[in-house]
Amino acid sequence: MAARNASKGPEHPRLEDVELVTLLSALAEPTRLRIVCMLAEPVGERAWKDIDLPIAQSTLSHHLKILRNAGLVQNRTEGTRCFVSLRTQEVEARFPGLLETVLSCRDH
Amino acid sequence: MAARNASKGPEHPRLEDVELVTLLSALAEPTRLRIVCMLAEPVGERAWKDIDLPIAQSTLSHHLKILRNAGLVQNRTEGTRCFVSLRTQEVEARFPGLLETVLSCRDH
DNA sequence: TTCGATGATCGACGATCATCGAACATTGAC
DNA sequence: GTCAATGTTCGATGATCGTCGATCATCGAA
Repeated sequence: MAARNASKGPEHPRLEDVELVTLLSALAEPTRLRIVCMLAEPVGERAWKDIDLPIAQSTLSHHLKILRNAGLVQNRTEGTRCFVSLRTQEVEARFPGLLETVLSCRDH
Repeated sequence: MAARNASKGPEHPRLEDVELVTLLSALAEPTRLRIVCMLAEPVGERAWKDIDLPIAQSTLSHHLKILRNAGLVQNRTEGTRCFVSLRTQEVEARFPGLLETVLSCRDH
C-alpha cells in the first residue's frame, strides 16, 4: 500500500554513508570474499547466474544484498536478468587502496 | 588438572596460519578496530589497564583474545601486569599493506 | 603463607548471522 | 491473459557473537 521503490532495482548506498566497519564486515565472510574476488576479475560485470557457488539461490541473494549495502557491488537489471559488478572506483575514492590491498592479499 | 599451557602467557599464532578472513573478521567490529587504532599510535606497547573503554574487563579480555588469534596483537606479561602491542611487521609480511591501509582509511 | 591485584576463563543471556525452502513480484515470451 | 524464468523477500532453523558477572590462576608483596 505504501509507495514501494519507484525505481526498479535494489538500492545502492552512497559510499560516503558507508562506514569502514560495514565494509570490513561484508568482506569478512568466506563466501562474500569469494564473490568479490570473482567480480574483481578482468571480466568486470557478471551475470547473476554465472556466480555459481554451492549455496542456495536465496543465500546468494542475501550475500549480494550485504555486499550492496556495504557499497561494494551494484546491480544492473536488464529484463529478467541481473548483472553484478564491483563499484571499484567509488570504493577506491572512499577507502583508498583498501579493496585493492585486500584482493592482493587474498591472491597471496 | 590436565596439564595446562606450560608457557605463561596466552598463545600467539604464526601469521602463516592466519587466514585473511580471520583477520578481517577481527577488524570488523567497532571495539576491536578502536583497540587496534589505539595500539597503532606511536606509543607502541600499551598497558592493559591503559586501554580504557566502556566495556567490562571480561569483554576486553575477550576482544583481545580474538585479536591475538588473528595474529594482530601480542601480549607480554611482566609480573601481574600485561602489555599489549601490534604485531605490525609480521602482519605486514603476511598481508602486505593491509593493516596500514585499514588504519589510514579509519583516520579518513 | 596469606593476601590483593591482574587477566583469563566460564556460563548464561539476548542479538545477530548464514542458511534453507517456500512464496512473491517482475519481466519477456507465447 | 497465461506461462516460465529470474531474483527478492519471508519465516524458520541452528550457529555464532558480544556482553556481562562470577570464578579461577598466577604473581608480587606483606
